[in-house]
Amino acid sequence: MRRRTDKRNGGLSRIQEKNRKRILDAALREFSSFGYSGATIDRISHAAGMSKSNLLYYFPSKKAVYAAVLSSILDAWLNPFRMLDPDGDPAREIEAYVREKLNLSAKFPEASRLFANEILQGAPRITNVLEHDLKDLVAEKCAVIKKWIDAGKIRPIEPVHLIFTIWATTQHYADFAPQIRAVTGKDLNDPVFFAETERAISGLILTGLGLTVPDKVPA
Amino acid sequence: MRRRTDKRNGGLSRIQEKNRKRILDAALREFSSFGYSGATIDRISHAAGMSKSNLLYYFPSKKAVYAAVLSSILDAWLNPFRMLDPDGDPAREIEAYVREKLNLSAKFPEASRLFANEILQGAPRITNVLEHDLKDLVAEKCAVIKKWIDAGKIRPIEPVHLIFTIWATTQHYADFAPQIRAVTGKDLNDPVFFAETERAISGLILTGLGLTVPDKVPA
Amino acid sequence: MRRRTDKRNGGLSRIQEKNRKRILDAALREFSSFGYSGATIDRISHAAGMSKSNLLYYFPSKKAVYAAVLSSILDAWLNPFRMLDPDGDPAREIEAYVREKLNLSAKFPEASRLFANEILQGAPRITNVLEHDLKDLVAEKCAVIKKWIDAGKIRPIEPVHLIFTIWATTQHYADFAPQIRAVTGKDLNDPVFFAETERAISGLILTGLGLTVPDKVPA
Amino acid sequence: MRRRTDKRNGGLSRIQEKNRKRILDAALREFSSFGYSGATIDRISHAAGMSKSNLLYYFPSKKAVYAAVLSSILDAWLNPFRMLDPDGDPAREIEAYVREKLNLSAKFPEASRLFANEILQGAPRITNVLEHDLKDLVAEKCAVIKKWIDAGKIRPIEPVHLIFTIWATTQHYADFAPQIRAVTGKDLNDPVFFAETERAISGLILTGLGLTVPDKVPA
DNA sequence: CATGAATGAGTTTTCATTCAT
DNA sequence: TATGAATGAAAACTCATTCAT
Repeated sequence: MRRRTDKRNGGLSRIQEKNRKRILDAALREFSSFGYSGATIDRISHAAGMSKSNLLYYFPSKKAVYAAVLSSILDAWLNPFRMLDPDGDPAREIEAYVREKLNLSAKFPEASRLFANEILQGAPRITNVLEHDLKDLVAEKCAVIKKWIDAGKIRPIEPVHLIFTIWATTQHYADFAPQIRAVTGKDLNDPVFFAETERAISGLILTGLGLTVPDKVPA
Repeated sequence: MRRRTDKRNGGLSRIQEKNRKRILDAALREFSSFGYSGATIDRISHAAGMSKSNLLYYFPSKKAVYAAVLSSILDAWLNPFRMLDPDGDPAREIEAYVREKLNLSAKFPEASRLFANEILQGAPRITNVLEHDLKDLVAEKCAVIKKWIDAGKIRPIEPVHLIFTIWATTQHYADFAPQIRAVTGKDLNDPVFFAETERAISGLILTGLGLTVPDKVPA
Repeated sequence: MRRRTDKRNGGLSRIQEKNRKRILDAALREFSSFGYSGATIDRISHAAGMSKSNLLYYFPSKKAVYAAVLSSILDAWLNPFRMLDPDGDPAREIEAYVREKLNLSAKFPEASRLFANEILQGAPRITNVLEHDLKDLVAEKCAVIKKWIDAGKIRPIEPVHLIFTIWATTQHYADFAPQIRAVTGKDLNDPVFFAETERAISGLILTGLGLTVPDKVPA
Repeated sequence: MRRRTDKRNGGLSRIQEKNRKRILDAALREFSSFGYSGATIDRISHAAGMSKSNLLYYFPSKKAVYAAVLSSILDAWLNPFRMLDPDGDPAREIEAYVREKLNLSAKFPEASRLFANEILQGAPRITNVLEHDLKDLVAEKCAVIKKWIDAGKIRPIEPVHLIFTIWATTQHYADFAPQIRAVTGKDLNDPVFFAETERAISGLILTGLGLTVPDKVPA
């Protein structure tokens, strides 16, 4: 008689863990490509290398898979925002944040698109998160920016809009990738294009805030 | 002498015209809310005040309705971009364009969302438009910006990214409205919020380009 | 005030007559090509050069159109059979009948196919005709053949089967035309193929009945 | 050691095999009765004793069911033709072939009707088979008949027409069964009628070829 | 753990037919 | 006569989910 699940790791055996991960990966691709309704658990399960039935052994329903994917990216999506250091140099802080966000767009465009999709459709499943966690976080960071403004470190601007602008511009390169590709023939995976994009956005924002763009620190 | 159908307006009788419009209106709302797959022609037809069969009398298929909606907004979506006047004053031109785009986001958020949705999903139906019409238009406007830069009128910046930045920021307020509402409690329909948003975006961009924000012209 | 219908010609005005004919022509082609269920009154009406609504002004329903087509060909289909002359020379009579049937197959293959279709599907609408008119006619002609046999003019054979054989072989060239075309590359519209076919069938049957094939009468 | 599915029989488990067979049986009856368009997968599934959804679990579409049925009968339909032995006695060979074909008409009238239906509608799905496999086979058998003719064993006749005649007459008793029943009150399932039919057809053809009908070999 | 089998609810689409003019 | 507009019923699928093993 063989024990059902290894109790290491939150009650999940190693194989279960691996399969959940596979499912979430496949689901992220599927949902971000087709939206919630357009996605099928059949395709997800195949992409994850298992049968539909088996997928439903791990998650009770399509909705549950979606919720799991969403929450699995949410943190990664909000986290870099927490890094904004009130005591840091505004220029470096903002530049770092833009770079980090752009980096996420380059590395995890599907996550960005999934997030965008969810909000486009009214954010039914994450209104909670947005109205509490995110709202608080934004309030906190707005205070930081306010402090910078009050200290005369940056040009006055309504803080939320600065934040929205950073989000909008950086995520745009992931969410509207097909359009960008159609127009420029390139995407963020191209290192040159990435650098050019980063420089343009950072330059515009920093200058817009009355800051000078810090010199590139050699790696 | 007997008149069968009024041949004004592309061979459509008045009732046909009205019904088509109703359908497109309802369809825009539906598709922008639920995405292509999530939308149902049943709901669209009800919202348009007619039977499903009758809707299918006007459009042969769901796909056809979607295509019609998409093309009906495409022009409105790309048009203001054409207004950028090479001979105008950069500050006024850019400010006007930002305001116009923001205005579209306020007035036709569904159109913005539908467009975003289409691109998020890979823009399968409009790659053509993007790769030709839009690409050419962007090239043309990039030349304008380049001229401004070369003439020393604005700070150097890679033109496409300036364009993308304007698109990203202005459309963000329509596409991510639920998030913005969750965080700020407001949306662009609030005139105060609209003005504040406009000022923030324009201010950031214009300053970022080394321009001074032009004084508000009293209406 | 204008009288509704000219009372000449069974209550049908000239234009009505023409339209009915057009409809029946188009319907024959449609039904014979697609079967009853596969046919659509939309296609029929277009082929007849009028609107669906107008077609339904002439015939109350699809079924009615079908019934009309069927009955319109039925006579033509059974008529030549009546010609078999009891007092004629068996060889000439049979040969003439085979030629006439083959001629019908060449000239009106759609009628043949429609008839075949109807019977393939159980002859629901013409069982009556078959069980009375046709049965009586067959009985009558069997008697003729029987007389020929009894008179020693032709080899003994069960008369119905001779009749069925003639029907089967001649109609086969219309009903299975695609197969015949696939195998031989030809059809009955080719005069050489027609002659060859006629000679083969007549030759086989007449010889089979112990008759000599009559010399071709020059036209 | 656990067995998932029996891999005998092309990877189909026993239950799958059984269900596929049931579906094909029911489908053959349905399609042969109503034609492709008239048939409904709903009726087929009920006749097969399962839900519509389950049928669609086995075959992806109505078309696929039809294609499967068609190909499942095609071989059975063409096969006996291959038996015609070039070295055999013409009279016995032809007589055997006629009997075999008539037998098929008696035993599998639905298959005959389905085949007829497909060809009546232009043979869209089997033109390939007809133009290659069948054409070659016919050419081959024509050569056999030609040899018999050249050897003076049978009366001269264009070989294809002899073949068509055999096909036409024998299949007629299945395809036009309702007509035959209406006229004679009998069908091929009646052994007496079968024998009488066979004798008539064979007699006519053999005599027509200048052969004498071989004595019946006592079983 | 894993899967094949089965199903019901929902969705698009087709089409004969009716209605109003 | 003729037609455009409208509809309901039926049909083919799709797909998440359940069942049994």
